[in-house]
Amino acid sequence: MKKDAKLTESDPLNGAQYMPGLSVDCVIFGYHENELKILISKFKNTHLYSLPGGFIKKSEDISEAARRVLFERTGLKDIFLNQFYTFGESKRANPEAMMSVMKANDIPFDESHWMVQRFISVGYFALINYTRADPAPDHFSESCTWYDVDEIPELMQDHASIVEKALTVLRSNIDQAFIGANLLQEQFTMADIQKLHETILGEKLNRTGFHRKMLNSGLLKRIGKKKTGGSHRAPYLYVFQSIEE
Amino acid sequence: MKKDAKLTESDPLNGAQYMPGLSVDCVIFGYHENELKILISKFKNTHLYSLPGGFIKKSEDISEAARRVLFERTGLKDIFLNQFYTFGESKRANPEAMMSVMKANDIPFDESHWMVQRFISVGYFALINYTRADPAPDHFSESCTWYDVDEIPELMQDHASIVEKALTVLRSNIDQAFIGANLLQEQFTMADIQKLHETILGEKLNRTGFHRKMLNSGLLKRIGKKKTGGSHRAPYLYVFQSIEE
DNA sequence: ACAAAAGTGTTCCAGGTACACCCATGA
DNA sequence: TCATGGGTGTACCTGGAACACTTTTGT
Repeated sequence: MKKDAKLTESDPLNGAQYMPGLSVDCVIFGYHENELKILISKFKNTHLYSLPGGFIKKSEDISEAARRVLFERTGLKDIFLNQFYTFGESKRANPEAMMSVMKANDIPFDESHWMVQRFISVGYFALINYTRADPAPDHFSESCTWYDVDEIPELMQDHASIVEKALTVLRSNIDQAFIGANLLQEQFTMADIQKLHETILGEKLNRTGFHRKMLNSGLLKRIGKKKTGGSHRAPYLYVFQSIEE
Repeated sequence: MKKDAKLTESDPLNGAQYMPGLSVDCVIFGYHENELKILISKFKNTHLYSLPGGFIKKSEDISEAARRVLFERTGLKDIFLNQFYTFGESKRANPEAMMSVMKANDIPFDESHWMVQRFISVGYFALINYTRADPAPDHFSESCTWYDVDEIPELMQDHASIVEKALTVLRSNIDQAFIGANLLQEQFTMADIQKLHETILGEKLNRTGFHRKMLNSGLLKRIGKKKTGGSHRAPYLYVFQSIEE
C-alpha cells in the first residue's frame, strides 16, 4: 500500500484500481500470407515473452478489460472476442520472472508486491484483420509483434498452454461463420478461404467438397467474377452474407 | 480487517484465507426418475436461493476449490467436473441480497465487508450419481436440495444464467461418453439411456436410430438380460465400456 | 392369444469424398 | 493451343431417420 501511495489513481502501476489477483490474457489471431499468426509481447530488457494481457479495473467487466487490452495493442475496436477458459492453478504464478520484469523496468518491488502474487487469468481469443492492426507494445514491453503459430518463442508461465487451448477451441469452431469473416479481407476467393481453413486445421481439405459445402452453407455471397493474375480461369469473389439477408 | 481479527485462520468467515473477489459456482446435475435435477441451496432465514458455491483458498487450484465445494455438499469425491465459463460482469454482485444473508446469519457486516464486494465467479458443472449423493447445507444455508431443472426457484444474482449456460454446454456435449456414465447407475437398459438423453435435450429421439448409434459407438457393453415385471420382452443390460477394452 | 416393449432388417435421404470433365485465361 | 487453376456434374459411401417386422414375456 505504501509503495503505491505516490501513484496516481490511473497510473497502470497502481494496483489499487484493479481487481486483485485477476488478469486477462489474449490470444490475438491474425492471418497473413497463408500463415496463422498471434501477437506476442516481449518485456523490456529481458528475454521474456508473453501473451498480451492486463488487469481488470474495479468497475470493469472482464470482457471490457479484454477489449481494452485489444485496443491498446492493436488500435482496433469492435473485434471478435471469445472467452475460452480460465486458468486458475495456484502455482501458475512465476514470481522470479515477474520480478526480473519489474527490475528491468525500474519498478520498486519486493516479494509482496501485488504484481508478483498469484493470478487467476481469464483467457480470451480474438480474431482480427491482420492488415488493419497496428501492433503496439505496452508500458512493460519493448515490442508486440506477430509470430507464426508454429514459431512461437518460449513463453513465460503457462502461456504456451493458453495458446494451445485457444487453438483447440478455434479449430473446433472452424465451421462457424465468424472465423473467415474476421480473419480474411472483405472480398476473397474460394481458394483463399480454403487455405485459411487448411492453415488453421493443419490439414489438406478436399477442394470440390469444400467448395460445395461453403456454397451450401448460405453464408457466402458471390459478388462478381474476376480477379486478375494467373494464366487460368478467373475465380469468383465472395463476401460473407449478413445473417438477415 | 479488524472485523476478521478475532476469526481463526480456518474459519470460513475469515476472508483473509481466500483469493479476494473470486468464487466458484457449481451446477450439480443429478438424474432421478426421468428428471434432470440440480442442487440448490437456500440461505438461512431468508427466501434467497443460490447455486452451491464457495471461495478459493490462497494456495488452492480453482478446480480444487470446486471439488471441495462438491464434496462438502454431496459427500462425493472423484466426480466429473467441467469448467464451462467465467462470469465477470462488474454489476453481477448484489450487495443487498448478501447483506440480508449475513444479517440472517448474525454475521457482523457493513457495506465494505469482503463478502458484499464484487465477485468474479468461475462456473463448473458436475455430473453425479443421484442415489449416492447425500446433499448437505453449508454454514450459511438451511437446505441444499434437488430441483427439477424445469422447476428451479428464482435464484439470486445471475445464477439463473449460469444454470442456462451449463445446460447449453451439457447439451452440446451430449454425445460424449461421460454423460451417461456419470448420471446413470452402473447397469442400465437402452431405454434408460435414451430417456436420459431425451430429458437433457428436451426432445424425443428416434428409438431404433438411437439404439444403433449407441451400439455402433463402441462405448457400451452388453452384460446380459434383465428380468422385468413388465409383460414384454426383457431388455438387455449395458455398462459403459472402459476405453482400453 | 394378445398387448407391449425390445431388438433387428430394410429403405430412403442428406452430406461428405472422390473423380472427371469443362471453362477461362495468359503465355 | 497448352498448361493451370476454377467451377460443376456424377458416382459412391456413411450415418441418421423412418418404417416394418420379429422376439420375448406377463396377463
